[in-house]
Amino acid sequence: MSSKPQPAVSPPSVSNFIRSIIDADLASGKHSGIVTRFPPEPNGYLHIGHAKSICLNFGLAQDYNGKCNLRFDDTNPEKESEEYAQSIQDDVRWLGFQWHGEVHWASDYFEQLYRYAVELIQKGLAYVDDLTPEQMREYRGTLNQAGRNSPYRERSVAENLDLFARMRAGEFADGSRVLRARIDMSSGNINLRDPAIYRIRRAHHIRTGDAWCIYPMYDYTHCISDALEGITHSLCTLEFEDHRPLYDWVLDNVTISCHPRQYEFSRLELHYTITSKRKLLQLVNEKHVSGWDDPRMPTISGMRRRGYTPEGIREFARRIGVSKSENTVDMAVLESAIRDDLEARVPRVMAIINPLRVTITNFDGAQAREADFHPNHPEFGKRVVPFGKELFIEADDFVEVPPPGWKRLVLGGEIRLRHSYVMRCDEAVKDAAGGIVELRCSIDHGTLGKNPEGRKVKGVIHFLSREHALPAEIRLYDRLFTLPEPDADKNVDFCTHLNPASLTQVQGWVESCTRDALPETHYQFERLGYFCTDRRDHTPGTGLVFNRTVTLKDSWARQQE
RNA sequence: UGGGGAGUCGCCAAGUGGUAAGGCACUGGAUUUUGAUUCCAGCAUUCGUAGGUUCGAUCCCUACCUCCCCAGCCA
Repeated sequence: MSSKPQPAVSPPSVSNFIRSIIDADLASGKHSGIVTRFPPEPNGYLHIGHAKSICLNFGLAQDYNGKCNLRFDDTNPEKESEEYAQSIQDDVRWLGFQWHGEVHWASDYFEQLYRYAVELIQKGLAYVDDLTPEQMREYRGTLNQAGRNSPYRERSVAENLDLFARMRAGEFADGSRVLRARIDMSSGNINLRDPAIYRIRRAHHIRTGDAWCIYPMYDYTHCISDALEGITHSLCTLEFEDHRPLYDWVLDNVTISCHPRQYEFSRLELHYTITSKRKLLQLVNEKHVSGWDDPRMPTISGMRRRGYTPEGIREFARRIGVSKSENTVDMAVLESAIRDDLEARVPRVMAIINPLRVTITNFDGAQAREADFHPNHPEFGKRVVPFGKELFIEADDFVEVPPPGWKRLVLGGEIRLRHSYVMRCDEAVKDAAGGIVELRCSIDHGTLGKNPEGRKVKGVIHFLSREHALPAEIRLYDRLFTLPEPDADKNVDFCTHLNPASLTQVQGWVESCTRDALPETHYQFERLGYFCTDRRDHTPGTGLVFNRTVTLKDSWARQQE
């Protein structure tokens, strides 16, 4: 009797943490359907952490037949740009999601937000404060000490109304006054110590231009935007838990018919990389990377150029789940999700990254043989493997002194050339410096496409017929190298999961990724591009998914002619 | 020593009164023209700690410990 655990038939796209809340809301009749939203600020490109939020919000909407809005939280014009807003839309779509209706902007609500602020003032729940930022900080108190009321806290409604109108009219200098919610300066929750909800800032806004010189703050804007859009479940990250009372305070004190509920989940951290817009921006600004979409970046666009697929990223999001505990997910989970996706849908091709020339001493002419390149997925069909007197093999597949357990080529040893003959290495030709420049080998003519009795060899390596190999350009630092181009018709490439469609992009990634001595910052960035999934040895340095480590080495230059 | 959260296998993560799902990683073994893939098997007598309630507790109670977040006119 086997009682093996069976995998879930259709794994939920989000954890039960959020689902149970929704199920209860639906069951109790609180909601008849759900509406979520993905609310980025257009102040940078989306990264893997956002992918988690996107998959959560859009995934939930899909699973419950609800809706998910895309809303830009564009309340801080100084940091925002059209480029960012555009890239975010592109990335969300690329990930495979479509928001409901038009794109929403918090700035679309500026007028309503202003009127709600007036309402708060009229209710005596907001006031204009003249304190300087430094004074406000002093009055706010500390974590252990209650704050003190601002001397301007008792201004009359009429005066506040007048002042706020004049703030909007541009009568006051930037930063000279703010509108504050009048809550509780002694609250243990510092967010409730009369938070600023409007500041004066003469900055050009990407949507409203110069129409406004006062801008609402996040805490005040977000809840109202959610309510205006009829959001049922407003999901955000853990650091906003303290803000929830403020979220509710605003909606409770303003005349609005909808009161969405905010739920928090932990943000994603990944080993070996960073998910901080601030730091990613620094990498871009200081030109440590070629841009936000540099394939070493953990951005959606960077991963796209790296050959990652939307399906793989979504699978990753599904695997890591959603909870409230701090977590740092191992990069292996991401790589595994990508690999699993690629394995079943990407045709296999052969490529030699770091070529070592091989001359077959007992073979002349040319020959080609059909082979099934993807045994587990016959749907990819067969391809022709050319063979010739001169070959290229991966330099790393030959060593003079084999380490324990070595299965590949060694002087006097035999290996199987994948889809071709069993080959023996008879001689290693060296240059003056002692470097190996060529291997002289012989093949066993009786082993093409078969394993005669007792002729099974342990190692298998890939190769290219030099005559048939096509060069492709690849840039490493400032040097140009050639790489056999993946071309299904020509049969000249190989690596387990190379997606030919993304090779151009992959080249961009390989561009400056090596492990040479680099400044600390570079080293860190290089780890961003950490993606070579050899099972035994995670070696940064290549941009493709190999089943065996292949690194880019300067020695390659020698191989160039 | 204010307020808000979190602690289940190396990393994620279900379960929440009835005797610890799953994934990643790892370890064996089988198949294999790449050491991949695929397939089989193994991998928490234990759920931060200490008490208590209970026939029975990861789940309830009490105390304690550890970690994270908050003092932007950022989001």
